[in-house]
Amino acid sequence: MKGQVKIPTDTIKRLFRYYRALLESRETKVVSSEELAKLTGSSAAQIRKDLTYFGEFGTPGKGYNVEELGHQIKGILGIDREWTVALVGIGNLGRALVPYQGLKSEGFRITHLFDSDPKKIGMACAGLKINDINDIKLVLHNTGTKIAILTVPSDPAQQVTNILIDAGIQAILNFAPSRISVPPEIRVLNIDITNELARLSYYITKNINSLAEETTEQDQGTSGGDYY
Amino acid sequence: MKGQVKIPTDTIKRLFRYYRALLESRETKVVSSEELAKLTGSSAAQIRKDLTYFGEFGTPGKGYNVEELGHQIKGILGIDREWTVALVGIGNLGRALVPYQGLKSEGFRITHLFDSDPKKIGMACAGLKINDINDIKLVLHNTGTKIAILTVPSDPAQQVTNILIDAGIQAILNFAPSRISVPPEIRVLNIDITNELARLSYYITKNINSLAEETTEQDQGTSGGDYY
DNA sequence: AAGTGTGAATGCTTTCACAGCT
DNA sequence: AGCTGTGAAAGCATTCACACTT
Repeated sequence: MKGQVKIPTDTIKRLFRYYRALLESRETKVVSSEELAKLTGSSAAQIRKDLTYFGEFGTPGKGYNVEELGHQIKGILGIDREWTVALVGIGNLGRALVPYQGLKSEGFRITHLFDSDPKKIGMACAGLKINDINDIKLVLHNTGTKIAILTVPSDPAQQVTNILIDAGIQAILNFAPSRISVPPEIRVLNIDITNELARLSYYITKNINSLAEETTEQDQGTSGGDYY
Repeated sequence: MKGQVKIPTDTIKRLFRYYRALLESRETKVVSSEELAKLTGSSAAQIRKDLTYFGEFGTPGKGYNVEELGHQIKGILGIDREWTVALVGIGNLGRALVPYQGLKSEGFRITHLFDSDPKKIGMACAGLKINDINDIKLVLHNTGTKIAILTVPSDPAQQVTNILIDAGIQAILNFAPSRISVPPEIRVLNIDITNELARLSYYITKNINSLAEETTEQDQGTSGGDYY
């Protein structure tokens, strides 16, 4: 049926941006690809192409029904349901994510906390009990939790990953600045803050150097978190 | 001199990963592109190609000198110096980043905190005073701070961005889940946690659907944070 | 008229494969 | 013999431009 043509990774990244723009456009009934382009920073052609990977959602001469397209994208991304999320590693960053509203509002609810530090295990964070990482299989049993956010230090990241996979986790959002290896059916996306700062450093540095030579064009590329 | 050929965005993203792998390989003197490939998940050809955008760092028949290549990449990325970083928006996430060691160890030092909440202004966070965002021009004056991390909510993100630019900030790492528009000489990278979770949701959902049809291949693409 | 859907063309990026250096 | 550096080829993604629909 659908899955014949290969869908570009970047299309998926943009889909959620389109969705956000649609939420902002809810006071109007219909949007054109041109209008969506302005709101999202993509091109109109890009948006139409991206959408046709999944179906025909527009009306020629009119545009896209805001409500309907939003509904469709939710379905495509699988965010038309609530996902429970396990958060592993209750350090500074982990604690900051627990109460993060941006996740809840799109249906990602952090429901289980894990750590390996005996001092933390048993304590509560934002109303949730911190469990022993070694009990994860037991705790997640029958909860249907498939997504984990990994906010542990680099060193134990791989070992913890193995435990997660054993517990049935299928997708990991990894904040640790190290590669974790997983079997091919497990999805990993990495958020590497230091890497992003290094890229900013590069671009600033390059600008300084190139100003001395000539005016180098700024590239306005788009890309996103990485699979390993 | 250098800036003739267009350098792929993804090359820059990988550069920092190579650098990390080199740090891990410091007990050995020389690495081949093949070995680096294994450590970073890229291909050997990719690594060689990426590096030749910037020079010839290897010795045919031998490989790359670990120490030397690490030094070169630091220079390319501009991380052979210390960057001072302004952190704007001292909420949960902001507070979590202040003490983050991963930044400090690569030379990114958060030196100035800003918020707009009168209750927070004047207080301290991890030993740093929280300043009024409206004083930013004054506070950053002559500090040479060019990078800002933006951890404010969506609504004020654009307005705060304008203030940052006025204060001379040249690069922004934006955690707010909204597009911020900036003049072309300003660099923005976005980290959008909810978007990443949505992508994980998509891949899990797709796997479930495609298992019913046929075994769809897993794509192992690589990409990273986005410019808008 | 206005705006979608889409093959074809263009433009990038990655991979291949091998000449050439050590 | 081993491994880099690199043109050429292959593989992807984006943009164009227009037929077609409302």
